[in-house]
Amino acid sequence: MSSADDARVELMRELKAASQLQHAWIMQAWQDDPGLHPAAAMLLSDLAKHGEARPSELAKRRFVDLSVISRQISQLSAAGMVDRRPAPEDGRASIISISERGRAELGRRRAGYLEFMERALGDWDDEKVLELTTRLAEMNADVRAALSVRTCDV
Amino acid sequence: MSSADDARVELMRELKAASQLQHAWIMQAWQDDPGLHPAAAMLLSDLAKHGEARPSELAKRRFVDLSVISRQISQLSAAGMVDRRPAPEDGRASIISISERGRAELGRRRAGYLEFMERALGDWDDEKVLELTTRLAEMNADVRAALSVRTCDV
DNA sequence: CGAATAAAGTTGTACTGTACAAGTAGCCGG
DNA sequence: CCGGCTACTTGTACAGTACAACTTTATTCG
Repeated sequence: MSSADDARVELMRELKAASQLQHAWIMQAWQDDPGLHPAAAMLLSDLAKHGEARPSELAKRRFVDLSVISRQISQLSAAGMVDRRPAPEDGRASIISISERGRAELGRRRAGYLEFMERALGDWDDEKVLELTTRLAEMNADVRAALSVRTCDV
Repeated sequence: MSSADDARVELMRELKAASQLQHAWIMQAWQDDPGLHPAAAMLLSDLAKHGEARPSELAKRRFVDLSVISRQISQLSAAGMVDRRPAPEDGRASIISISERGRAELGRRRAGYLEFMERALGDWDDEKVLELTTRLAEMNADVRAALSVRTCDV
């Protein structure tokens, strides 16, 4: 195996580690402040960033099964974090949007997240954060493309 | 929220996306070629990289509960991928090492992984891969440090 | 030395996050 | 207005993980 290959194996390893770590601190934060499951909170964050949408659109946006979105919406709706209104022109669907309460909750959680990041990455300048984020986004886009190709033609 | 904060929220989002994507293609690859659970394969990879160790050491290395390692070892052992020998000086523990068969299997899986990476990140030069890997590793180290602090003193 | 305590590992249980499959309700083309 | 398609919901399964109870072996201390 070439050293270039090694680098790619290392990349996978670090990605795995990053997932685990993220999971660990999300879970820890959640136990300190329960009331909304982490994955549902991510959906809320998506709604805040990209705006209202129908469940099936949300599923595509987040790259998960529609059933996952359906349950997350149930939970968020029960907690009053999102509003659902019937989709005009389609009685099967509804349109989901973040509620005021959801926005407030999201702000609160985000503050907790940023506080942790401040502690963890305190000495990273904004440049560095941005660079890593950009590279990751790029990688995600490329991986997504490769996965789609695979499901379609192989 | 400042734009610097935005960057950090974005980072979290991309990390989450990366985990999901990684999970998606690992699962896909696993269904094409079953026989060893992905997490167990990661343990095998760890054993290949860092060498033999006791279960409790492996748990620390991989930042997971000992019970997780215990079950993964059971599986790997049943599949003949690892050897366990009693730890000298401690009858409670055993020492786990990768077997020849495990090494072969790992090579096979790694080849599959690299093939996928080639397709997904084909136009990334080694520099770019290395840079992302390094940054991620750095972040992981910092996050780990922050998590430890938290569990100890907060 | 022997009893109490600690540590290493195993096994039982629970829970998140996810996917797939089956079911239900609304839409649409003939 | 009926057969098939689509959007969603609900049931079920499984990976991956953590925590807690238990077993066996070490260690420490009276």
